[in-house]
Amino acid sequence: MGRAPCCDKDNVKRGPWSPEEDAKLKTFIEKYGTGGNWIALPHKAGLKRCGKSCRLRWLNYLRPNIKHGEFTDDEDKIICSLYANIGSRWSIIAAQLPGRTDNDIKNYWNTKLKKKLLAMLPSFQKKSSFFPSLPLHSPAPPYRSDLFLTHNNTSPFYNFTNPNSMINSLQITSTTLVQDHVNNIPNLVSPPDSNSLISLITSINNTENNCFNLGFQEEYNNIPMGYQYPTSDVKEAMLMFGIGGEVHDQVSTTGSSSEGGSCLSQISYGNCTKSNYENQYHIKQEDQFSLQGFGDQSQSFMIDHNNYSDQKIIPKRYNLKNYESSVHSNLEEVKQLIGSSYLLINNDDECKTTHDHKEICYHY
DNA sequence: AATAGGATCAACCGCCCACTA
DNA sequence: CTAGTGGGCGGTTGATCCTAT
Repeated sequence: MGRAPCCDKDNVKRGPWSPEEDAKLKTFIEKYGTGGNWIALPHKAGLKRCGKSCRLRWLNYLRPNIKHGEFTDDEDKIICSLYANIGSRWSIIAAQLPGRTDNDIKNYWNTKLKKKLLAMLPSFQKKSSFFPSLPLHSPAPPYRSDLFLTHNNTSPFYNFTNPNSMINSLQITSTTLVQDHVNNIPNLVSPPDSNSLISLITSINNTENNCFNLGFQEEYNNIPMGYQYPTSDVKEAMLMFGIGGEVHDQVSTTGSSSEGGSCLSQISYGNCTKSNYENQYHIKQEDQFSLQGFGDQSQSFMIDHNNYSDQKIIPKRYNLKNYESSVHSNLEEVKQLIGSSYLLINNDDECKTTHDHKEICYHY
């Protein structure tokens, strides 16, 4: 059951707008405004156009202060940062760029910026398996890793909080399942609440079982404990990473359109060590490697992409100390990636040192 | 100069959501 | 409560321009 068309498509002009039509529309709106009714507007303005077409023409081309032409480097950064955070929410991104339209930004991203970013990546990362889609970009610098993943009982979301930052809300809008899972963690001494600090650990490359594992780490009698969850029912992309200072961050909800299960790529920001648990890679503070330009703040970066199929969530509890054995074999590649990512995303030399490192991950 | 292929971008399509009668 | 409507949005299309051969 479709909906009635907004106009009679046989009796409206389509295609490119003529200068005369532009003038008519512009004159009418400047004189009378839109009247809050785009459908009626073309008739009033003497245009044989669909109301939606008029709206689009006005918003994307005719309205005052529209900026055309080359995007600046600053605009590039903003677009990349926001895309990495919120995905293809072009209208929201456009709202941060005065004079730019969502259509402009969308076109710019699809035709230029995405390629520009890909060109900056090392070849191994360009493999199709890695990126069913971008983004790859982190938020604007400076970066800090003293962010904590916390859970608010009143919210279906987890939040990253940074106790040292004015900005402390990082909603993970696609991971309501995480809450459910944490609520069902067996033997959990005290469920995470808004004050608890739990850090995210992830696993990657579990392609054999076609699943993705996500867990949380907590201290239990001074022993770091982790929970693993096959989260193949994450239908939307999930993205988390850390920031600091004035910048806030949010999680993408951009979904993959792959059939038969989610198609996620994952970028983890922290430390990765190979665990004893098969195919599990955890991020751990003690096993960091430093990045040039980050001062004495050590960070690591890990990118992965997996395909996941539906399966039941079976939380398990593991002692993380058992996982801290060898380093991920792809670490060197990861380092290379970080290097390129760093060049890509970090123009500022300043990056304040922070005391506590926590894991920061983001996923697609 | 001709042509094919790629890049660009304005415009359209169809879906979703909020609002209203 | 429900159906109809319009606005808004993201994805896609196709005409045009550009570039390499």
